[in-house]
Amino acid sequence: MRLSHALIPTLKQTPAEAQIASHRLMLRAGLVRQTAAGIYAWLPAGWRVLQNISRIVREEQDRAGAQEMLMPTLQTADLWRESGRYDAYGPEMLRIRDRHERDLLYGPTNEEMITDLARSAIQSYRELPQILYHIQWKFRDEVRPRFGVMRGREFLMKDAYSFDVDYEGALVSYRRMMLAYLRTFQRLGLRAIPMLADTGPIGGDLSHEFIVLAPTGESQVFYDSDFETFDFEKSEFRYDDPSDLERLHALINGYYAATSEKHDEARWEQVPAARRREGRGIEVGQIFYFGRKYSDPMKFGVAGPNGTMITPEMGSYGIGVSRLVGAIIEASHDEAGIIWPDSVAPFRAAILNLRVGEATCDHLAETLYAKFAGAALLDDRDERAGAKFADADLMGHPWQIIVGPKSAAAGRVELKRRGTGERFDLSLDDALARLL
RNA sequence: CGGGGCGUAGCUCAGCCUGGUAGAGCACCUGCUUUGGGAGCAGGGGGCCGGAGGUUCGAAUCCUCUCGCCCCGACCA
Repeated sequence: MRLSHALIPTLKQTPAEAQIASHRLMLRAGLVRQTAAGIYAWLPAGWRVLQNISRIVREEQDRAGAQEMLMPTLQTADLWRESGRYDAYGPEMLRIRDRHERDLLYGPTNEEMITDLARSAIQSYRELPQILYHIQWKFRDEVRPRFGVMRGREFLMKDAYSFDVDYEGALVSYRRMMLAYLRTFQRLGLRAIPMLADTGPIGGDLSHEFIVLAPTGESQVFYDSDFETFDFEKSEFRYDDPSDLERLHALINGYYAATSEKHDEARWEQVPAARRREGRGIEVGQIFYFGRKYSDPMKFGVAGPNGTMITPEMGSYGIGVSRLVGAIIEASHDEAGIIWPDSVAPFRAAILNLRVGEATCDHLAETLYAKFAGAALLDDRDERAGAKFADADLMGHPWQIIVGPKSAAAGRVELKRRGTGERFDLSLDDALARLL
């Protein structure tokens, strides 16, 4: 993308409404614009980030054996009356009436709909287990939206739902998602710690929430510092081995980690003092086992092996995809701007042509740009060097490739690593070899 | 939902108390100079002062109503 023709409206000054770092930086870096309270438009660079996160989430869900699908944003009220949640959910649910006076709602979550789909399509225990997911916009009419996309009313969520014939199976599904989540957050460059959680309005008795550590987080958290050392991406845990998954679950539950609501002072005291960590955190995902909470009232039964009906055991598993954008920035920024992890950055590199119009610089910058095939942002604006450096730092590209008149004459460029500030003076070929 | 605050140019804000030709900085456009950390000079464009009523000869300014947004608290992917 060429910055001279891209809609990436960076701001020098911070808009008055933004209080926390991620919100300020998302607006200043031109990722989003607010269109109403808690509702945001994703501009080109922000949309690329959202897609990168979605891609990683999708890859890990698929690896765990979940199947992607897509459910509608609008749902009929009747479905929710069946589960009893139409009245229970309260004013957070956006209720809509169509021209025929039928009650609809903009989905805040999809347990009812997926259960309805499952009961009409699944007839036999042989078709289980199933894990289905989609990445879809949700709406929850929060009383007080704030913190930009971290606490918006409309948000993008990955929600998965599992169906199993019995509790043992449901536990396996639950643990599969646990492993998928640990891997996903790690790939996103985050340290997300699973903590035992309340099950809330969704119900059930087995739940973990995944908390990213950040000073501006909404929850107070306590955890064992050993969580900081686990590497789940390279771990030997296998999805298709229930005993591996059981070991993982035991490992996670074996170390102390809790939000203030679930904090247990007695257990906390048993953690060696040197390993006790306290801080603030942002919830970026939660997994639930809730048994037959929906399959029962919605009469979802499948034929069992001996011909009698079985009511499937269910779980649901959410990741706040759009919230993650804010959470990642909260966890990774400095005075100058965002520091994107490589995996989610809107552009792998920014090519800063410091002297647009000068033949050697232009040629070098264009040559580099072509090699990246769309993965790089070319700053070809007629701006001074300082403005380009400032914007590149603000936007947080993992790498800056600086094409200046001095080095360009010698066919060399300067590479700057945003996260560390390291600089490398390299030939064009060496620079490309390093980044591609 | 309780409490507080703010709506004036794309952004940050002044002007309002004490009514009288709508402002500044940044951004934008033109030109010249400049060119490795948000340049300088000159010229220029851009506003139904959130909206509706009212008071007044006259309203950004005073009054009433309304809409929107933000912050603190109680609640949440």
